[in-house]
Amino acid sequence: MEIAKAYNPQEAEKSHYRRWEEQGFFTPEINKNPAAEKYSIVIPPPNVTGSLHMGHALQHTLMDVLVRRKRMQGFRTLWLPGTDHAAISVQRKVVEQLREEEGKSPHEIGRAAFLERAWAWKEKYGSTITEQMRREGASVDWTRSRFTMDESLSRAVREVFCRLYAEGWIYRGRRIVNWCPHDKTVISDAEVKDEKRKDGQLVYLKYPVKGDDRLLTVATTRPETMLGDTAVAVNPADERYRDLIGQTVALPLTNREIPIVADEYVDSEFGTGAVKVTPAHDPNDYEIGLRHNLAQIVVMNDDATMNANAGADFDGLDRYKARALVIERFEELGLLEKIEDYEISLPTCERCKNVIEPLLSEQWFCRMDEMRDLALDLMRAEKSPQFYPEVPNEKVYTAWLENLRDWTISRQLWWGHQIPAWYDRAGNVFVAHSFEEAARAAGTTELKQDPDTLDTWFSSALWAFSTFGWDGRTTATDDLDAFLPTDVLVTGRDIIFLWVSRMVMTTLKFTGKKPFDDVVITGTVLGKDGKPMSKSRKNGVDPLEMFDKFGVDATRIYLASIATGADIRWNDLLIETYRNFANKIWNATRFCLLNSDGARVDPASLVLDETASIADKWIVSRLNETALGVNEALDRYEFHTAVSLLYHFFWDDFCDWYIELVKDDITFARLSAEDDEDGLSTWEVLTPQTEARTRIVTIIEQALRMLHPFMPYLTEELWQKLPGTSNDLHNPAYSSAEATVMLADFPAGDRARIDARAGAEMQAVIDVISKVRNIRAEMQIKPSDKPTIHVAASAEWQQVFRANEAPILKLARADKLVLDTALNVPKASAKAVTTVAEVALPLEGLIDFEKEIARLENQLGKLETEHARLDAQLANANFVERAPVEKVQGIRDRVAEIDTQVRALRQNLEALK
RNA sequence: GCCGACUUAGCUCAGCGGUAGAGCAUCCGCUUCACACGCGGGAGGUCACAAGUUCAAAUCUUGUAGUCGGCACCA
Repeated sequence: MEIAKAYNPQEAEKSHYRRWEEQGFFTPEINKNPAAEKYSIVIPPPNVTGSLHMGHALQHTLMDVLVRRKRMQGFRTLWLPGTDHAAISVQRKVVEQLREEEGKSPHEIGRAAFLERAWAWKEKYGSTITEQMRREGASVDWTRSRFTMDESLSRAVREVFCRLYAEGWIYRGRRIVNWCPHDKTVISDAEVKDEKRKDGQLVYLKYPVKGDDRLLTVATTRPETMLGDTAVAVNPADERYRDLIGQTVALPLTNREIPIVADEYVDSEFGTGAVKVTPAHDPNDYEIGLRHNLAQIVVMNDDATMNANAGADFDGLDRYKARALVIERFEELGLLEKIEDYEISLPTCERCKNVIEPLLSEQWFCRMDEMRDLALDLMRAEKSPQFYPEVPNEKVYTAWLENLRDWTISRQLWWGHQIPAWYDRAGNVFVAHSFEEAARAAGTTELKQDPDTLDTWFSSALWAFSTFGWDGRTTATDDLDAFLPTDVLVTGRDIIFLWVSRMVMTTLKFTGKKPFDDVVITGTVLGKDGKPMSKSRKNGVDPLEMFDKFGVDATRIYLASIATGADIRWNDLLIETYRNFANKIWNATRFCLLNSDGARVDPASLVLDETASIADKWIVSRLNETALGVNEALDRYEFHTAVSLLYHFFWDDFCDWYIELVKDDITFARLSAEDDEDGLSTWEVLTPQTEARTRIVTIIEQALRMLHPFMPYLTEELWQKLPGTSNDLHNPAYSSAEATVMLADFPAGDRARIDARAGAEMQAVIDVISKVRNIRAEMQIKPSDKPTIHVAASAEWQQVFRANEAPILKLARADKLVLDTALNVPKASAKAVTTVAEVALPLEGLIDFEKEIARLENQLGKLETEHARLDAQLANANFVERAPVEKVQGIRDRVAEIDTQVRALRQNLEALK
């Protein structure tokens, strides 16, 4: 068989995905077992304008590992993909394109034409990320792919809106909202991020009290808003201002006279104790305004320039220019008291980073009190969803729910779900599923639909059930029945609020079911500088580049090796580890293929009897241990533990020891086959060798299955090359499918096949070999020199060593193994001790006595340090009395071991001196 | 201001009550017929600091310092 010397990821990544997809392996329908349990995940729908970033790569890897294993275990498995319509992002792209290509604004071409272009944009560019997911190897069911603006999902949105409105959970109101002047839309609290800024200023302005020569000083960080002031508030208990309450001030730069009101909200300790009140531009002032019946004067336009209400001098000025001008004018008037440096946290738009302007405007809101209780009650009653890691995510989730305020759901955008509300001439509102329905309710067709659309998250909140066909009219589908609740949601910390919590609430509300049982919150992949990856920092690492450089599989298993929920700094060196691992797997398999002479995979070869070699018993034991461990780890979402178990099983146990131990059994077979031409009996020689070959190929096959969820391409490529791999190895649920490792039965591991005795014996053999290697290296014995190994041990252990004579000689590069109950070697020997044996290498003429003494003293030192520590423990009466008996006994046993070894080492040292 | 996480070998990170681990880097030796993306052998850590609980603490508690988050406030 021809097989390349090194693994070439590109080669393996070429063809398998298409075949998997075309064969329908990703769909739940591939499972023919009517009794199969289901396993389902819905993907956090990526932004349709997006392209794959490291966070996606991480989350997708984990989801794929989960579904691939479950699929192999015979579950009816569905991982549902899709994208969200990303209202603001798409709108921005289309606006830009329109300006560049046609030099027009959206309003010039009108809503319908704009939407046409938006759909065209989506068709053309919207599949970037889904194509990239194919590259990742994500085993999602593309036949069920959904988009939040699909007809059915849009019906679901309208239905939910209408129902919530009917129940009074959605209302329309004039409130202070977060206005993004760049995107010219309102955004929700959850989309605002506070940015701490040290360069802020606190400006002290003096307002003249009417009919008095007193000046009332107020402090503000946004002086331009004074143009919209309608009062000054002081605390009623504040002695300084008590007499001013009820009087008025002449608001500078305007012709207005505004009242001085008393309000408990004002903190006398802060600033001057007098607060300018701008009800249309500040949430707290808005509240004060309501309490005192104050006018609400909006002085800004939707792009954060001042409007006519701000006065002729300011009309049209940008907010920051207006700010400077206000300060200048106050200075001219002698009414500027001072400006202090002030650290401020500015609300910014999470998406575009512009400073949010709190603005009074008419919007649609979703009441969150009862919604929130649905989620909180579920958590209290069932501790659901179960977060992984639980700390700190569960706490963050519940704390947020407890402090939740109403959700602003309308957006001043065209791309998205237009709000199903119509107004008649009188301004009466009719919320309905359709224009016709609204017209019936209104008794007229002269209706205008609300121009706003809904927050993208409003539709994402329905994702867990709208994707399965729920649209309000249809509330029971096969998929809903089969796949909801989903088993687990894998996502990032940043959308626990925006998405996870809202999905819990809406799914409970509309289906009565939970959206998912478990929530795995991944950490953040940080740049090399330890900061979150971002375009502005230019510290991003493109997963596609990593795929090119190291291969998809290496990238995937590296991402899976990160502890669940932990942040990690990106480091190419680490991914290299797994690229090397991929190459190791490739080469180990290559070795077996080159030497196995067509031996076929046969699971029966791993069923051993008493006469089997220690190496075979041991590796089968380790295989079962590993499979059990991997399954347990993945059941707990400890992907990194599973990776570590597989890595060490494959590299350390299988490659470094097992292959080396059985190498001669396998390769010798070829030599003897040549010898056979001399007329020697072939049958007797070949039988055991064939078994060894079958066994090693079968172990690799088992390992490939376990590795497949992490490294789908490499494992499929190799699995296809292994002789004897067929759909016989599939989980019974897939008995009729084409052969693929994807549908092979995932090794479960069998506790009964863990052989502790084989483990101990193997360890003893490994210890002897290691000690000899150590002596060789330290004494700088040439690889070509083959000394005699003397081993002193009990009769029982001697048997073990005798049984493993060939591997010991081979791996320790020695000629002869002498076993005895005591060492009987010349003075010029190098010695070492293991837990069950003494090892010596006669080194006539080679030994450097000084070096040997130093080496022995080094070993002795280590043992004595340990001895001293254990002695101290045993000398502690409390320890002996109170620690578990087996602990104490363990330490006593260890001390006895050390004693033996120390004695031997001392004798050796004596002999040398 | 409130809540939380993190601080372990040069680097990046596991471990989270009973003998300190991995990968990379480093040092020594290997063109050993699967793999130099390799093989063999070393060196390297008072587990941030302090106090406490415990027979026993990197691991639990409290405090301190530093780093980073989340929430609230922000005139």
